[in-house]
Amino acid sequence: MIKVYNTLSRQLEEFETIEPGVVRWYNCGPTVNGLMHLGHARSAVAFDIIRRYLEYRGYKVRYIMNFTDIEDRMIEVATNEKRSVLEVAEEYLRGFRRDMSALNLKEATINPRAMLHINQVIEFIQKLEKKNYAYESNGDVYFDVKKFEEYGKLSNQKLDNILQEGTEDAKNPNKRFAADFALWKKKKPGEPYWPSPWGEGRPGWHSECVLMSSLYLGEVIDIHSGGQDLIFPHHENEIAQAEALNNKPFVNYWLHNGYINIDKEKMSKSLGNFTNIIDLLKQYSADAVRIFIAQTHYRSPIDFTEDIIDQAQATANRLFEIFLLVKWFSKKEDTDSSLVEIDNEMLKTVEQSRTAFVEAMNEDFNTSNAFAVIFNLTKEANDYIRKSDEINLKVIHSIDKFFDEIRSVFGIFENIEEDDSTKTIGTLVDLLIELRQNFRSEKNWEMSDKIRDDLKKAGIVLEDTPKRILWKIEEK
RNA sequence: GCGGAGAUAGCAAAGACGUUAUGCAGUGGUCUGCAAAACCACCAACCGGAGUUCAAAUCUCCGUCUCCGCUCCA
Repeated sequence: MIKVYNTLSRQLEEFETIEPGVVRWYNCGPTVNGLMHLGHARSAVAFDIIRRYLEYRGYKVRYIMNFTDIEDRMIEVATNEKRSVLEVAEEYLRGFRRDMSALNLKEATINPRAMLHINQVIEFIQKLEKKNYAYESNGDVYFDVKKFEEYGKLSNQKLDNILQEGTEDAKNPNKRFAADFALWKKKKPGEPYWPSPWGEGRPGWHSECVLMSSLYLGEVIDIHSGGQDLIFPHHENEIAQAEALNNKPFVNYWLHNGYINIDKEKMSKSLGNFTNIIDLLKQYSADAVRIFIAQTHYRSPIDFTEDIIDQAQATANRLFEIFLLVKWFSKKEDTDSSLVEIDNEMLKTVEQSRTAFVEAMNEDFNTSNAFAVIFNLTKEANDYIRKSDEINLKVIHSIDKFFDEIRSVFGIFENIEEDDSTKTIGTLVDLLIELRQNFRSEKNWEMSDKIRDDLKKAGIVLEDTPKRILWKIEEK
């Protein structure tokens, strides 16, 4: 049984979907007003892993992630760069798609865009208006939070405490009450606009998320996720809109990921301390970035330092080596030997590891513990390959299968299957190893060392283990 | 002010009354012609104070500190 932490109840709950075996999931995607940064990546990777795990456990996941392509900051960017909002949106949307793919994030089932749903947003607001939850005021339309008694339940705020005077928006004279939020905004000069019953304007507080969620997944969904900073007001406002209209719970499980901090400070555009993914990937592999993110539980904050990402890269390399080694042996021809004790023990270890892995992930997706399981298994596997008298293909296939599962859940090293060039190299290296072994048996250290040194110069590292010689292509 | 999360070894990070977390680093060892790797062992920890309990990193209370949200940041 999978347990998830629900922001709404602030506790762990058993995960049960509306329709057995199917997960309806809406993830609040980015506003495309800039390049994808590490913060986006953390959220995206964290939920990507959760999604992959649910799929691993047999769920069919319908995963909707929107792109918000009309919003204040986008207008600002467009104005500054003397371009249209659409042009800005197109550029950064392409950037996001490129970076998401570089990070090996699984494609969403659908990526709806706000701008393509304006008419439905208008209809949606009209329905709220008809039910008396929204009011028009001087060309703007606001949600009347006092009408929605449960307002504040997600962020655990009392209405009295929300929006104290002082902020810009609280003073907005068009509002009846300071905490009311805009559903539709009257256009300002130079802004993009759409015609509406309330005059020309544009959508306000993410009605499109509610609308698109209902449109593509139904009125009640299993999971709605996003960064912790979206809890209030973004998701609070979504609940208000959806539940006011439909009179039933909008979302069964609210999942929120923790931030990435840089030097103990939140990474954000306003502080200017963000790292773009495209830049980070010039120095570190996508696998390292994913491991860096997965080594911390998704709800905990991560303090980003060069040291930590370096460590993640080292971990990635280490894991890759054992994964590759096992994959390499799994391609060998079966010698059909019988299982001896060390083989049976190894098989047992793999089974135990899988159980422990599932247990860890079932507990609110405890990826840290899952990694502990993986590290323990890699030790055993390393030992097995180096120390067993004969490597049994049954055992290797068992390890390889579990490693495949791990790779697919974490989305790392998925293209580990060797291409033909590696196979050719392998044949050559095996030949050289044999040659070197001859020199070694003659105690011709000069020649045997020369072969090893020359291979190293060519990027191939030999490793003499008690039972056999292993080789690998050195990471650049 | 209101609300949330947290403080665990040199660093990172799980755990939540009793039993080795784990990774990196450090120390010693096994293997080896040498090298590298791998493995084994060791090392070292629960912010401070009080309480509850046979037993407290874990529960309660009181401090101290950190981070975050509070109207368009993932």
